[in-house]
Amino acid sequence: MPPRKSVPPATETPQPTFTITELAAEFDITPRAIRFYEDMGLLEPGRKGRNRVYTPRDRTRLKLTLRGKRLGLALQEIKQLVDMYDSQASAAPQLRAFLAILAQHRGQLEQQRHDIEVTLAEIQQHEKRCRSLLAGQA
Amino acid sequence: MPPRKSVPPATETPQPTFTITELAAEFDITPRAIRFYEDMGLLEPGRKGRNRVYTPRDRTRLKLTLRGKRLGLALQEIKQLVDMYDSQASAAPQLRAFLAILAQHRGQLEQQRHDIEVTLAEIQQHEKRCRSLLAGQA
DNA sequence: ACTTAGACTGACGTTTACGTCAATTGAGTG
DNA sequence: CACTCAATTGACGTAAACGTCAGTCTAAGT
Repeated sequence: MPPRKSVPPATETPQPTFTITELAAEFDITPRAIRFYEDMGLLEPGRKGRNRVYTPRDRTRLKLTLRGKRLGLALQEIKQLVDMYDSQASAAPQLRAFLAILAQHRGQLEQQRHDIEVTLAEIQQHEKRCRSLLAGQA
Repeated sequence: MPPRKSVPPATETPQPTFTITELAAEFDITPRAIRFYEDMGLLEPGRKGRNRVYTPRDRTRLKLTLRGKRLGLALQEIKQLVDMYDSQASAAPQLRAFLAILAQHRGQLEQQRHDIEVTLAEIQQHEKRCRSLLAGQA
């Protein structure tokens, strides 16, 4: 066999794990919230005895969840998206369903992006006005 | 008198008014929601007898409210913004307070805009994958 | 062995943003 | 004037997303 070290058996990359308090600290949320997301089906941590053990995959799903929240999505909607993200579906009806959901979210996000542009423009107008008024008082 | 109809005395531009059901229909929400926004201090319609009468200003505030909602803002936050929009404050402390609020919202919106860009990019990746999988089955 | 200190499990409380229902009421209409 | 019909006003109900106990458990020090 040629000296190939670069690709280890691949069957055992030692995945790092996280505790609930670690993740809570990292993302500045409470353990309660994380457990709630689990109840909603967004996370499925393993168990070491009684305690939860989170994989990098869980961590990613949590990150995606929080991003979805910042966008104002409901946890159910977030679950739709996140579930698709790591699904390996290949059946045509499934794929079409995915495309429908994706299109729906894309439409919503594009609407939001537009709303944001408009609002940011308005905010900058107001900031300008406030600053010139302040300057006039000096 | 010369035949000038286009510019009436300007002191009395007959503001159009709206009923609650008209606005509800226009923005596809319920009258209940509109009354709720009033309770939250977002609208202050006049009254014709018992019934509410909405001015164009109310209509604008309602539109801004709904835009805020699409961005995931709470009604309280929306009120902060909308109140500034038609406030004519000129005192320095007020203006500084406005600037602080504006900066806070701007930061939040810029974060959201970034989240949206990233999410849209991901969605397009998934759409691409789904479509190529579907094409491979034909 | 005793005591903490965390994590866990219900279970109930809370806030936001309305929905829903019942009882009035005022404004038109035949 | 009786009747309808839409708008109003409480008042209570609800779903989402956690917060906040209270009581348990358990692995870790001392």
